[in-house]
Amino acid sequence: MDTRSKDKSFPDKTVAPGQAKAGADQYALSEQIGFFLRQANQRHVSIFTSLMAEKLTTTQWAALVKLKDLQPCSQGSLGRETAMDMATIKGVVDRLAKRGLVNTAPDSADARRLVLTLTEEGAAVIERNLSIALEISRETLKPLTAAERMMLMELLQKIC
Amino acid sequence: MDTRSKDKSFPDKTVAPGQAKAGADQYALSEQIGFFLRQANQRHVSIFTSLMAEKLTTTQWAALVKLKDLQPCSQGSLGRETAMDMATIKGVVDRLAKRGLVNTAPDSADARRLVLTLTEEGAAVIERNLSIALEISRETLKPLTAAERMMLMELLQKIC
DNA sequence: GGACATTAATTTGTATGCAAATGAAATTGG
DNA sequence: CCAATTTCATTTGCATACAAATTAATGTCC
Repeated sequence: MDTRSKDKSFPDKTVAPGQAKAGADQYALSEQIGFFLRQANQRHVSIFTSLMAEKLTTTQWAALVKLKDLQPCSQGSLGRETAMDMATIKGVVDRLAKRGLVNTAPDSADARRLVLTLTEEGAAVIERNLSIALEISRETLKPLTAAERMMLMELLQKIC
Repeated sequence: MDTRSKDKSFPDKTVAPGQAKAGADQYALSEQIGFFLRQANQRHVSIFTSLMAEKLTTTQWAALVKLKDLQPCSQGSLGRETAMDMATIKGVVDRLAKRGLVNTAPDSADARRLVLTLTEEGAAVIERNLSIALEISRETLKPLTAAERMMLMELLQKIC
């Protein structure tokens, strides 16, 4: 019985083993970590979008939830805590502010800083959607056993 | 010995266990799978950008490599194979075509279809950067042992 | 063959995500 | 105290990513 059924079979053009240069034989897109990461993230965002009732994106939700813990805090530190650069967090905060979920005000002690706080409605939005957010995480990890879920989280943390 | 050392400790406001509604105590952003996935993907893209010499993005590279296997193929099927929707793959292909890496032509058998092929330069770009692409995957997985790498790939595949 | 549904591609609009350049304010070193 | 540096925020430009609407061509069913 051939135990190599999952091997890539023999390449069309044989390459001398010692001097084999990186050939297409050795690179399958669907075996690369980057391709998996992009797809897994896409699936999660898709689940998030379909389950989150109010028109919130993953990053908007992240910013809201983190702001609840950190407030009052500057735009920059909220960005760092939510893994968004300054340009990205600015756009997210602007849209949340326009919807009345976040308050922005200049810092009286440091005129460069923009101080952010949750509005009442912002806090209410978090409260209303917390159980949905938990459901989204559960649904994303549904294909895995409890042990696998823990393992995946640990492995992802190591490569972050 | 307390085996619950990783528990979230006692919440500030005690909630009756039976009727506990989803509270902020139970939801830490930095414990959610979506946050990890977004960050891990960001780190990979960052590694890709810094190591890939020619001005190629992760999705452009994915489209090129997959097209080499599939060519000639329609824009839609290339999109499906690289996990990009029609709007996204169109933008990617347009930019690759403008750079002369991909050829586009209407399908003589089905006038709706756009048939894609690699140009000579497109094939050369793949050849020139294959070893870098492998290096990028290695670098992304560097914090993990060989066993952990395999495990991570399997777990990600399960949730894709 | 012709109404109807389906498929492929395009277009528009919104939202990340990041690099790079700019401006303004605070900090630091001499 | 002043020049150089650093920090915080903004702006611009480019590139995914996806929903929704549109157009054109193909397929299907009666």
